Amino acid sequence: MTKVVKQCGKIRLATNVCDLERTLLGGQSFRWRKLCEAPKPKYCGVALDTYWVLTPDSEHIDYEAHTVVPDQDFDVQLADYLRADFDLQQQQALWMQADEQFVKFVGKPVRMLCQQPLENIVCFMCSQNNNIKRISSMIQWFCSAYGRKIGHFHGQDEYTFPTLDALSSRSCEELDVELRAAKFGYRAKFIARTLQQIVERGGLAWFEALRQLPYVEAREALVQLPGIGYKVADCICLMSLGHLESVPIDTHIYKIAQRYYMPHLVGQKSVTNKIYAEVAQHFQQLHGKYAGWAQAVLFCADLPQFQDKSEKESTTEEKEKKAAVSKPKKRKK
DNA sequence: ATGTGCCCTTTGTT
DNA sequence: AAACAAAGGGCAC
Repeated sequence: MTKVVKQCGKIRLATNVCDLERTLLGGQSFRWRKLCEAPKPKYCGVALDTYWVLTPDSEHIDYEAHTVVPDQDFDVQLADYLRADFDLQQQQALWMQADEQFVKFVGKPVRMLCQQPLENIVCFMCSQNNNIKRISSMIQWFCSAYGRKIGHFHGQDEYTFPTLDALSSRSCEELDVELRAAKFGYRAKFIARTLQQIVERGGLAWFEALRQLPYVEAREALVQLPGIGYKVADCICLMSLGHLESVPIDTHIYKIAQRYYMPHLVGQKSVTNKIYAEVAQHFQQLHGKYAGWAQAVLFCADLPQFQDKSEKESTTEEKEKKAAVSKPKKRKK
């Protein structure tokens, strides 16, 4: 195995503009976990071929980086990954100015990660009819099967996300069979075929072309791939192609839209393409060119795992809804 | 052109 | 215990 380089450092990114809990564990990436809570919260995971341990300080994020790819500027990589240059406070002020509902959702500062397209595509193809926990375990399996081992840290082996070359060493059929055996279900064939088509379109160079294209055109190109509809295409545009105006409408955002923004949609239970377009356009007009980032703020505020128990009236409705469906826990057998 | 079952698998509820 | 719905959708009809 090649030598693993370890390096420590820090980047300037204050905790009041970056909440790692929501940013890393909120469903953008499926590669991070919380290492510990005390004495300081630490988060670890693999991104950009490097295993990171991140510890937020008041004005900085301290990092530990382990990688098999030498000669990297970790400061630049991490700052880029967290979009450290983006002025979130200024943007949130603008969003609140344009959207009187927005103040209800502004809580801990959520950042939009800048991810890698290939990983992003595979992860969100796995996301359909699925939940964060299982998506994470599927991706972990995927990386251990086809990725490169970085090392053993904090009780588990860590792997890079596989390269297109490594994945292409198998035929479309072989990959389909292996993914099915690994419980990817009907997503197996989608993933196998889409990976093949990405190679046919030029691989990483194709991603770069999509990045340069206008948002709408990049999106149309993505939905040509099997297993990628508008929702997943929007996630990819937003999270790894730099099209921050893209607003993915998932079931959570749709419920928020119904309740707080578009009451006329109450009763419309399925998100048809037409309704999808209507909701996306609404948020784009309301939140402007970084509408996708604003969507992430709404999304994280709505996630059950991040609901602040000691809230005010804004989430009363939410609490009532939860209370109505929650039951006393079952006793163990 | 727009709207409804079915799809793999896991988990939690009736 | 067995059936059923839902979990951050997409596709064929």
